[in-house]
Amino acid sequence: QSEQKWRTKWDEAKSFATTQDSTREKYYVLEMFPYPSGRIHVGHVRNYTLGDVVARYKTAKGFNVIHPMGWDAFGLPAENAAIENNRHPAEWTHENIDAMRAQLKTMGLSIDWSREFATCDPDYYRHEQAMFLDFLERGIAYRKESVVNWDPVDNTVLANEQVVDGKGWRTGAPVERRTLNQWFLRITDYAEELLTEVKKLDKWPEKVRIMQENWIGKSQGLQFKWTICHPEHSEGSLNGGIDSSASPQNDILGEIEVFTTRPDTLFGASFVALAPDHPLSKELAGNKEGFEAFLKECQSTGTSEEAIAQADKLGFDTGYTATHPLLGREVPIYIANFILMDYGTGAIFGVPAHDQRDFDFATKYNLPILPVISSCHPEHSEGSQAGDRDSSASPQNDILSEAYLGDGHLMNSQWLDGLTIEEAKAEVIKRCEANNTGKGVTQFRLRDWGVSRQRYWGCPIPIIYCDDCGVVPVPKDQLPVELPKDISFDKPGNPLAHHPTWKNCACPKCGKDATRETDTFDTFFESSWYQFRYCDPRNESLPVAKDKAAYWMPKNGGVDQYIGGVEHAVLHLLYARFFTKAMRDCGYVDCSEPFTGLFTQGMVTHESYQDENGKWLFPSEVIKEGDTAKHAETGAPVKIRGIIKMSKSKKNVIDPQDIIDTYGADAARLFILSDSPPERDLEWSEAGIEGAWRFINKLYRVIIEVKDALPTDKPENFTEEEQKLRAIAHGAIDGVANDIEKFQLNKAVARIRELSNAITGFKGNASWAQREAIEILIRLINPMTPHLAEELWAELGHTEMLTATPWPVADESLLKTDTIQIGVQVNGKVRATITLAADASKDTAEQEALKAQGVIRALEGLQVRKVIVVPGKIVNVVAG
RNA sequence: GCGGGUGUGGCGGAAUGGUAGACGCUGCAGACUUAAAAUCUGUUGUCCGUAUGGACGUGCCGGUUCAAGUCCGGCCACCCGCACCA
Repeated sequence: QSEQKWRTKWDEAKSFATTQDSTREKYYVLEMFPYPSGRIHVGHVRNYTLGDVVARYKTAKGFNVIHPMGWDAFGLPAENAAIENNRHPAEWTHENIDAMRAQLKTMGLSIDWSREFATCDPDYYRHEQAMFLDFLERGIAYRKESVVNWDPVDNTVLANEQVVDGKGWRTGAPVERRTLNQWFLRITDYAEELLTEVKKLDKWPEKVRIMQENWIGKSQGLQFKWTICHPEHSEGSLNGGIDSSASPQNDILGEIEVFTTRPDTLFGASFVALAPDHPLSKELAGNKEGFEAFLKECQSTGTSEEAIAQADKLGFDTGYTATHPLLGREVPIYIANFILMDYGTGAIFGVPAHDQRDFDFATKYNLPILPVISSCHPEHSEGSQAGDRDSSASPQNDILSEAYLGDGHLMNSQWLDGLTIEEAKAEVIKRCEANNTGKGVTQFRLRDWGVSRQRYWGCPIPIIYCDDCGVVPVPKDQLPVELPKDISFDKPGNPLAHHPTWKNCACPKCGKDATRETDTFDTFFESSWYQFRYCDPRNESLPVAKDKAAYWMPKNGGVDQYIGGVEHAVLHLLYARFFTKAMRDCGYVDCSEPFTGLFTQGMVTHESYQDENGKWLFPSEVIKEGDTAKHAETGAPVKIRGIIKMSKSKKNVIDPQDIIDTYGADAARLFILSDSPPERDLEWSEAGIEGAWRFINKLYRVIIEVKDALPTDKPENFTEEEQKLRAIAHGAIDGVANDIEKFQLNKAVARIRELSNAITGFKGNASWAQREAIEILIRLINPMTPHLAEELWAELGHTEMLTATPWPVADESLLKTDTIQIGVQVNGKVRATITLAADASKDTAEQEALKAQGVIRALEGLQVRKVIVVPGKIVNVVAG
C-alpha cells in the first residue's frame, strides 16, 4: 500500500540517524547481526521486529537511541557455495548482503543505516588483527597443539557440523582426530571475572546466567598424586612384557596427578583412569598389545563433548596399579575414552558407587563398587528407610543398580565415617596438604578459546613464520593482512594454504623468505566486538574512538538492550564478554560488560523432513498423510523429523518476503508479535497473519470514517460512556509501556486490541473523547506498526511525524475505579461473584459474601468455620 | 551423557499463591448480498441437564496451603546448547 511512502519520508527526514549528544541519555538497542545467507527468514523478522519495537518505544520515551545494523559476513556457508556453485565467497556474500538489506528495508525498521558495515570488509577486520597483536603482546593469545576432526579422504579439517554419524559429510569416510598447532585466547584467565560479573547482570534472563555459570564451571577440588606401581602379582601371562622394561627392584614407577571434585569419596576409589591423549597413557601402554587399536577406536569418536559423553564407555587396562595415597590400597590404572585431557589433569580416580560414568565403567570391566556415602545418618538404625533409595541406605546387602549421587554421611571410610560430604571434602584436603600428597585447587570447566580455522573465508591471522626468527607478528603498519582475491577451491583443504604465492613474504625481522599463517580466525572473533564498531564505524586508526565508546558504551553499561536467539546463550555471549574485557585491558575501552540488558527470543521452528538417505527435504517437497509422509514427486517414504529450529541446512526455512509482499510489513510485524511470547519458540504457521491484516484494515477504515466528525476542542464534561472509553485508553498507556519494558509484546498487542474494541464499539455521538482514544491508540501501536500509525496520524491532521512524537502521558485521575468485582469461594470453589466498593472493609466483604445466592446454596447443611477475606482479591468461606 | 528450558481449550496463548481460559485464530449460527468474498452480530474447554445449575479440567504421581497452572518432591514427553554452524 502506502508503506513505501513513509519509509521514504523517514529517510528524507533522517529520522533514525543518531549522533552523539551528551545532553541526552543514550539508549543502545542492538539485535544480533545476521549472517548474510541470502534471504531473510522468519527468525530475522522476529528478531528485528522486537528490536524495532524497543527502539521506537525508547525514542518516544525521549532517549537518544542508537539502533544499527551490519553483517556477520565471514563463514563456512560462503565457502560451501564457492565449492558447490563455483562462486567467489566475496561475490556471493556481497550479493546476499544487498538482497537482504533490501528485504530488511521493506520491514520499515528504525535503523541508522549510515552505520552499516560488513565484517568481511578489510576496514573492519584490520582492527581485530591489530587487537590480536595486542593480545599476543599481553599474553592473552598463544599457540598450542589441539585436536581437530580430520577427513582422511579429503585431507581436510571438518567442522563438527560437517561430521555426520562419525563420518565426513562429503566423503563419508570415518573421521579421525588430528593434532594441529593452533592459536588460542586465554579466556580462562578471565574465568573468575566472567563468573562474578555474570551473576550481576540482572537485566539478563536468569537461565542464560545459569548456563554461563555452568559453562564456566568453577569447582573446588583436590589435586593429588597416586604412585604408579607394578602389580604385586603379575596375573598370568597377560602382562608378560612389563618386568623387562623397568628395574625389578623398585616398584615405584612415577606418579599420576589426579583431580577430583569429590575428595570425600576417596575410600570408594576402585580404579584410576587416564585420558587417551594423556602423556602417561603412551608411557604405560605404548607397547601393549591392542593399545593401538584402542587408541584408534577412541579417535574415531568425534571431538565434540557430546560425542565423547555419549560414546560407549571404553577402557584399556594398562596392567599397572596406582597406590592410594592415604589408604595404601592399590587400584588398576585404566585408559578411558570418557576422560578429557582438557579438564583437570586429564586423570581421575573412579568411584563407581557415586558417579554414574564410573559406575557404568566399573560394571563393564568388573571393578569393585564400594559405597562410601549413606543417605541416612549413622546414628539412626540402618536400612530402616523405605522408598526407592534403600539400595544405597543398606548398600552392603544390595547390588546397586545406579550410582548414588545424593546427600548423606560417609561410611566405610575409616576416619571419615559419619562426616557430611562437605566435612569429608575438607578433611581429605587437609590430610593431603598435611602429608604433601596433594592440595585443594579451584578448577574451571571453561577451556581456552581456539581461534584458528583452516579456511579461506575468514580474517587472516596476522602472523609470519620465519625459519630463523620463529613466530613473528605482522607489524601493525602492515595491516590489514588482506585475503587474496584470486582463490581456488579445486582442492579440498585450506584454499589459503594452496594459494601459489599469498603465503610467501619477507620476515619483518630479518628480511629472509618467510611464510604467512594460512589459518583464519573463528567467525566468533568478528561478532565479539562489533557492538563497539557501530559507535564509530568509519574510524580508520582505531576500532572505536575513546570518546564515542565512552558515550555509547561507557564503563558502567554497554548495549542497553541486546536481542537474539537463545542458541547463543553461551558461546557468542561469553566470547563477546571476554573480548570486551580483553579490549579493556589493552586500553581500547573502559567498558567491561558489552551487554547490560539481554533478551533471548525463542526459536522459530517448523516441520522438517529427511529422506531415507538422511538428505533434508523442503516441506514443499513432502506430502503428509496422517503420521507418515512421502516425497511429492518420487513417492518415496519420508521421515518426519518433527518441529525443530528453522535452519537452512535442514531446509525447513520459510521465506517471510511473500508475507510482507502480500500483506505489508505492518501485518507481518503485528502478526509475529501477536501470539507467542517472544521468549518462547514460535511454530510457524500461515494462520494468524490474516487476522493481523484484517485488524490493520479495520483500524484504518474505522478511523478514516470517523476522523472528520471528531471535535477538536476538549469539552468541560464527559458522558459516562466517554469516561469509560477514556479510562480504557489512559489505562492502556502505562499498560502497553510496561508490557514493552517487560518484553511481553503479545500482551501489549492484546491490550491494544482491547482499546481498539472499545473504540469501535463506542456507542454515542462523535466526540472529543473518541479522538483522544484514537490518538492514544495510534501512538501506542506505533512501535509495532509504524507505517499504519504514521498514515493515520497524518490523516488526523498532525504535521509532525510520529517518529518525533513522544509517548503519551496517562491522566491518573481516570485510572481509579469505584467498584470492584471479586469472587467468593466456598471451600476453595467459586460459588458467586459480588460487587463491592473499591475501599470496602473486610467485614463488609464478608457480609456481602455470605448473602450471595450461590454461597447460600453451597453452604446448605454446612457450618461456616472461617471466612478468609483477601481485600480486592477474593473471599473464601471455609465450611464443614 | 551433561547443562538449560518448555508443557494450560480444536490452535497461539492470558493469569503479583486468590474468580483458569484475557486477546486472537479456527469452527458454528445469523445479518447484508441474486451469489460469493469482504464486513457486521452472536456463540465456541469437556461432560451431564430443556433450564436455574452441577461435575470435571492447566503433561503424570504425590505433598504444602483456607486456596496451587503458579510453591515443594518424584517422574514423563518435547525442544535448545555442548566449545570448528552461525
